[in-house]
Amino acid sequence: MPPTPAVPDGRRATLADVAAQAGVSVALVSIVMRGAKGASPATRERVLEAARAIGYRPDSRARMLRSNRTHLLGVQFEIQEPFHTDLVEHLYAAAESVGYQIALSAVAASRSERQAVESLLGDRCEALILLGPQAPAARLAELAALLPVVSVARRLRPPVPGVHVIRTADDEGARQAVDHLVSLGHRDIAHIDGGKAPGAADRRRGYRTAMNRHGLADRIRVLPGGLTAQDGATAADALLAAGARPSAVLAFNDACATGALSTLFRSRVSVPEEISVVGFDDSRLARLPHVDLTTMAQDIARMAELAVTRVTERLEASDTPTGQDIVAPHLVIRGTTTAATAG
Amino acid sequence: MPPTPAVPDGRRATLADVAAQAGVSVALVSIVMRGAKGASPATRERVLEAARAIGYRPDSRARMLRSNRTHLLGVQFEIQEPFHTDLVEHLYAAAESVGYQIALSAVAASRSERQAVESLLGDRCEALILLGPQAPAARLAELAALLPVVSVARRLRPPVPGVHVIRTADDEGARQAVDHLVSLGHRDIAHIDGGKAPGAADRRRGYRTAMNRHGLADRIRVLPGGLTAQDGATAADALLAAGARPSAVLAFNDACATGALSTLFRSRVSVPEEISVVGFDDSRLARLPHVDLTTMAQDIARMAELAVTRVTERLEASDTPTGQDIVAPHLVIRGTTTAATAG
DNA sequence: GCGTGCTTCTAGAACGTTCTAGTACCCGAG
DNA sequence: CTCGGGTACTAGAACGTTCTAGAAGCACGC
Repeated sequence: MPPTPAVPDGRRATLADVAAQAGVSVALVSIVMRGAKGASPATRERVLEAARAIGYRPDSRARMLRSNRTHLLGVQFEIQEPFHTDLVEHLYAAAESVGYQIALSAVAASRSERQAVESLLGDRCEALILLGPQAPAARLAELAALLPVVSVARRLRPPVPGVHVIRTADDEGARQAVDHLVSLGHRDIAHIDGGKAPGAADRRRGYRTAMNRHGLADRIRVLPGGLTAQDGATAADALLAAGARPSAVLAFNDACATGALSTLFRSRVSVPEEISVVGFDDSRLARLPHVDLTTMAQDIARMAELAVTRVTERLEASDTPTGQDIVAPHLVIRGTTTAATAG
Repeated sequence: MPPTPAVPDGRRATLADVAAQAGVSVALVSIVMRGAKGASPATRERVLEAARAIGYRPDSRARMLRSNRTHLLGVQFEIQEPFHTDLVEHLYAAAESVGYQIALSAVAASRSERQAVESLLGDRCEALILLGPQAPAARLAELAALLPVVSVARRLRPPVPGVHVIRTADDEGARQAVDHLVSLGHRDIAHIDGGKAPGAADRRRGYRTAMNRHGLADRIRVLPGGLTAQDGATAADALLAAGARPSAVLAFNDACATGALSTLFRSRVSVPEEISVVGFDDSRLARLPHVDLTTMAQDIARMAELAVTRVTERLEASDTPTGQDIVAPHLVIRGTTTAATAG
């Protein structure tokens, strides 16, 4: 059955059209559409039928314009960043469960953070959830003066008042990874770090702390790395060239780890038999069957849920203080780690 | 300097606030804000200054509500699909260049296509750009009755009236891939196919056609595959088990190709020395340094540009017929193909 | 007969913008 | 001095919704 193309002329159907069709007032149709109370079951049915007949669909702009609330949470994310797209997926679910909607605004090569945020503000989002924002603290403060802001996966030092931060316990994650390797009997554990990437300093510190705690201070070896596969590959080259090869490597993140893996494969060093490798993030990459990387998983679902909660509770009670939520990561054991060979 | 927190109470500043501040009428402020003509340079400056002072920001909802045009193109995409996110990136650029804006609506585990599209319709998008839509033809026809619709990367058979299709010449791509391998001296070229995935039939056909054309009809070997890395790995296992190993493999897509690669690595079959591998899509995966996959690139920028063009030209002149645009792919030679070893 | 209270419904004003149809003014031509 | 025609500006009505106030109807208790 064809979907009855709206009203006579090209316009989309409005409340008034439905009202005319059903022979009631506009206000009553509004009541029915919102599911508010104040309409008898009989008319309710009649109105709904009329709406269906002429293909009425509420206009969210008009709706938001009138009711001062938009119930819109603006999300800025990097469209090419798998970690961000994972988060977005969970944000949809989290927002829906508390009666809010998500407005997406991507950052891409052709679209700056500034543009992304401006567009969200123009849509009158009630709050901003920024994934890994690069904006300077001053800019964030400026935004925070306007509406509740939360920064996910980007630590702010010093904290910016009005901006709540949600991040993974990077140091704790690195410690867990080292603990895992040590429990497998490894002692020569190297770390390919993330340079100046967000979180890199914490992971480096976590690695050092754990090594010290296990009495392996003299085995600490930090190789300059980065957040791309290329960085990992280069670092692994350096590692092999150096001669004394460690029995395990903790990489800054999964991309870096896969880069290292590829170097090892090419050099016919078998993983995990000759060397164990641990990544960080539990990205899609790590889960690919031929990568099958042991890694520290960030609790993305939890982070998304926290982001929505923090922001909505500030909308409801505007005096809620901002702070920081640090989410614990957990180890996911896959195929790139195994017990150290004796000796 | 602090960003002067809007108007006395909590409200966001409106045209009326700016008007009051600058001592002019609301209509004039509107003129200045739109950059329309009808204001003297002097007042223009004064109004802009007032707007800046109280932190005015236009309300896009009200703006769209009043002017019948929204200049909004709704884009439905799979948030986890790298091919889609690549497209989105180019869509932003393409839309901007013709004065339209993009409204994103993601499909995810927790969000169905229906929800995604409903939200776009509620925002009163003027047209829909659907990336790889799964919706049945009837549903698409229903949407097409409402507004211009274009389906990217999803062939519709039979064509749905009102829905324009933009897709890659999959058969042509497979032929080019085979040509490349043949030109390198390969003759035993197998194809790991995509089963029932969109485009798979065309790529299979292109492979067969090319093999025939090169007089290699008796070397045709199609292995059941799929679109995941796992599918590729499994198919490669079968290939090796079968004994008579081909000298080259054309995989359905990059994910499938990397799956095959991993099996080959593990089985110590060196690529490309012993066997050449070609993927399809030129996804991010293919570009990773340790994958470095020769592949058929889809012309994403062109597809995005076409999507925007087709849809906007229908908005401007509603009688533009719908049809199909078939975009040529091109070969990207990387490290997984080389000349066949003699014999 | 008259208030009271409940349900069902409606008129009309908002929301922040753009657009239409003006008014007010100035300048030069007749 | 009036007319025409531009430029600078403004009042007020839209756009499609929600919300506030209140009206109409009805049953009930006195």
